[in-house]
Amino acid sequence: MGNQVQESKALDGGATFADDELVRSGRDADVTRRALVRAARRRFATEGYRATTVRHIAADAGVNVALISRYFGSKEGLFEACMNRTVDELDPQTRARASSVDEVIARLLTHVVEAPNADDPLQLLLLLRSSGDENADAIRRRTLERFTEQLAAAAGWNADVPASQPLLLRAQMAIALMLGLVMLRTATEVQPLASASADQLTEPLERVLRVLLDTTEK
Amino acid sequence: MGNQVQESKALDGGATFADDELVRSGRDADVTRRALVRAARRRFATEGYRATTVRHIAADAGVNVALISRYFGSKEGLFEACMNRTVDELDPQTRARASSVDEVIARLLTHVVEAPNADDPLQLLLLLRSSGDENADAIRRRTLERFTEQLAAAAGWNADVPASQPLLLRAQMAIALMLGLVMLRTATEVQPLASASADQLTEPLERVLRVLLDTTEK
DNA sequence: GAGACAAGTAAACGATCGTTGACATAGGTA
DNA sequence: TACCTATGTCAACGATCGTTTACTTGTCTC
Repeated sequence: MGNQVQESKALDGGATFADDELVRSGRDADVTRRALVRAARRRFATEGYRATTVRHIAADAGVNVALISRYFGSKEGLFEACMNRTVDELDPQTRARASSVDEVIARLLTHVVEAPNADDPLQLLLLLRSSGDENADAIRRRTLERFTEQLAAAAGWNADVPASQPLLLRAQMAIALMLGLVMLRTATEVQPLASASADQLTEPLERVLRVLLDTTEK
Repeated sequence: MGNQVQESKALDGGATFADDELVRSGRDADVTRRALVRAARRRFATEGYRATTVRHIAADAGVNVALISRYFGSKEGLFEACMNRTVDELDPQTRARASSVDEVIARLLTHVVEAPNADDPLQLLLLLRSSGDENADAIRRRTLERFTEQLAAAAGWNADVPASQPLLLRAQMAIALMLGLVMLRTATEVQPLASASADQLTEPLERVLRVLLDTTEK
């Protein structure tokens, strides 16, 4: 057989992310742009960069495919916009100087395990899923490194050296732990981790993260 | 612009996995099959299922594309063969009983950071990447849960309760850390983690893993 | 209300994907 | 030697991808 499935049929295949809120009532380019980024982030996070098609994204957002090229230049540009928005939302929380390592850790845990917003963990997945696309991966890599520096800076608030390489490494280990955790919980859905409550996770995670990030601890 | 890049040119784009060893001298279907699985595993692990093309795999293995359909039915069939082989190779090592937590940790570190065989970490990536295929993901999930139980049993060798759920959770956190680490090091290639030496990683990782797995420690 | 410009759509293009059927060739068998 | 089957190659097919061009439609200003 060939690649089958008519192009028209392909769009209703799989769960169609109906973009409930953020209805585009009138003609507003900004609203449309946000709707596209919103739809794209969910697709990219859950299905990966290469597997998501611009036609799916446009259908989720309820607009024509051509608008992606018009507003973001290309699929790659839309992906970069998604990453930038994720960083922007992650930034104020990591940038805000913490008064203690405990506060940094608490902030991380809030994002990953408590997850007040259901889309929060998906944003992290966006940082982990490699695409196979060379430029998209470069964007991802650069974003992760920026995130690392901010986390290390926040953790080393009381360290004498501002950003030693061992600290950067430990910060990235913390990130690796959190990313792997989200991956196993939401994508692979391995048990009992996937259905574990936040209470069960916070205590051991706190201890581990303190070992990695606390520069004062022996 | 369009999708650019001539089809003939595309094949030498990116790092071409020259399949050094396992040269197919004569005409041997078994040897060819193994060469294909070998090349496919590296591509699938580093670039993901969707981003890997059968033409790349065939080029890596040094054979014609048509043989993939002939020997494995389809790209999906080849992926399933890769998974089966990975499970077969991972099983005996996790099944072997460890005598102490330190030994378990040492074993984990050997697999992930020291990596005597360059393909070892890539096998782990195969367990993490979702394919979109329902059956493949089920196999993946079941394998991870089995791996968790064996790791928890090995870690709790001196604990009074054999396999408490908190221990299972901590074991899966350890797995999450290792998988995230391999992901960031080999797929995303984020710095400085990707180019860090084994020496730089073992010390902090040992401490973290002991916190997670050592049931005697306070 | 008429025009103008932005916002959105429809249809198509070229490229690449996975797959296939017809053909070539090596190596063992009669 | 002549043949025959397993093994491998080649060229093409249909589908789908991201992108672009030409067009339509809404909305605001004068």
